Amino acid sequence: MTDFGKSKLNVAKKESEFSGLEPLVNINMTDLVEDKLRNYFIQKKFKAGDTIPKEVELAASLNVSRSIVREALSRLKMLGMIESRKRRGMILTEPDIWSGFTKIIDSKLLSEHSLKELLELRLVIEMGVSELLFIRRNDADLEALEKVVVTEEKNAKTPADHARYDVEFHKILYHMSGNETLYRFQKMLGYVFNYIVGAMSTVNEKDRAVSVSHRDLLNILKNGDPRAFQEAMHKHLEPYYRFLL
Amino acid sequence: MTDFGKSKLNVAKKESEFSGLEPLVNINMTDLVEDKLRNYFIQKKFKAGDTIPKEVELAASLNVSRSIVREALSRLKMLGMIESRKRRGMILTEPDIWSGFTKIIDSKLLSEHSLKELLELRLVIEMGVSELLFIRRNDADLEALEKVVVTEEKNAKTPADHARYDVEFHKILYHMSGNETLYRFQKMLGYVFNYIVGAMSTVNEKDRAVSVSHRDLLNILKNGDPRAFQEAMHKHLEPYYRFLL
DNA sequence: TAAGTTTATATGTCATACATATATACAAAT
DNA sequence: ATTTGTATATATGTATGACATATAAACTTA
Repeated sequence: MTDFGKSKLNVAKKESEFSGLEPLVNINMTDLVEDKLRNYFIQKKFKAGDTIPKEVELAASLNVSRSIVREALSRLKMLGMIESRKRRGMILTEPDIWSGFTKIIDSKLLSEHSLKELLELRLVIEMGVSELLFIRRNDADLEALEKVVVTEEKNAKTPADHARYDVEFHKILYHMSGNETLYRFQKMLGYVFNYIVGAMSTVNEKDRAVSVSHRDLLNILKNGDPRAFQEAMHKHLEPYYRFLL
Repeated sequence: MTDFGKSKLNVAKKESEFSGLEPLVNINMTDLVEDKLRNYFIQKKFKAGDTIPKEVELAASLNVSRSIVREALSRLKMLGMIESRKRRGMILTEPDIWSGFTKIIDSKLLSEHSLKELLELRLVIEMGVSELLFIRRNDADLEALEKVVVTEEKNAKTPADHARYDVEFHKILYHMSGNETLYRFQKMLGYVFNYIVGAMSTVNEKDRAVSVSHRDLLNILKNGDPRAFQEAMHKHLEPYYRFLL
């Protein structure tokens, strides 16, 4: 059975380690204060728009310097949980769900293993979105898809061309799902996708052949049902499944 | 067509706004430096384990005070992109993909709309994971599922009981997918799930009736195929779909 | 070779001062 | 009476200097 017990990775750890003897985490004030602040906001049932105490008050309450408080607040500002205006003070705001995620993906610090897991996640979503697509399909998006398919059939020649139209096609799919969170997720994973496509280009042509075209998918989307679409999508994505497994 | 163009929300904006006259973003040094640092690491092709210049050097290069650099670095430390040791300096580390995400979910600052989108995302994943499950199913996990099902059939009486076993069942499913990223994602969305369950408890009993049991799902997982599983899972999740749409 | 000691150094924390923007109040002008 | 200009108080933004603290590295001792 795969063990997912501890997920906190300690990169700087020594090679040889004694089981049950984890190194002490290097604790610092900023981490503590960040935690305390977040818990404080939750406990006080603050919601977006509420003002929070000013820096000097927080520092006094927590008995730390203003620098520490500012470092902790700065983190929450990055997550979009806080906005601050001079003289006015600070207010809580609805955070941007993917803010940190984007930066992490873009950092190019993720291991190959993590990237593969993200690609799997993308495949999972591509298969699972079918239900929403049939619930929310509409003429405007179907026409946009039609346009992409026609253009691709007419103009695409090189594999790179097809890759570009593929991105475009799937982008519209996510849009059709009517879920902005999903839509942005797909957009972000573009980098992961490109990485994999790059890795796959070493695989020979035959293994990359796609048995189900965008035209096929579109037809099912117009006249079929969720299960048929998933069956087709699975075949459409088969090269990626084969690459991963 | 749904417009997802701009997603940067400005909570504190005035009611009446003139089109084409967006308020100036309140720029500050910390944001700039955070950006510069991230781009610097990318441009230099640094990877996990590499050491980065020390604080005073960065401050000198960027021509800002050490405070600013420290605030920016503190943010990257929160994302897990950087670890620092006294005297040794700082090194880049592989960030924790979901670090920021967890804090945002826990903050309870998300709007109802965002929570609904996250629940949709969860439904999408629950449907899409089917493929991976049939690829990675194994005796250990199947037995664990069996155990949950048997225990539920024997002991569960109240709706709250069933909810608990439901969480347990789906948790094992995600584990069986063999994808840690997915597994943690499910775990995190527990809060969103609870929120929805709470909201649903106002719906009358009949609408919450489930036509496909965990026993049914398990049987298909043992003897069926991905498409059959999805069909069953869709029915299993029908109360949630009905709640959302 | 191993254990103890010293030293240099980079991060962690604190205190203080000043810059900057702006909400508020008030005065002047139309 | 409503707008426009001016002054002031205030909370955040930035800079600087000082010291605490842990620890890698060098050195000494046993």
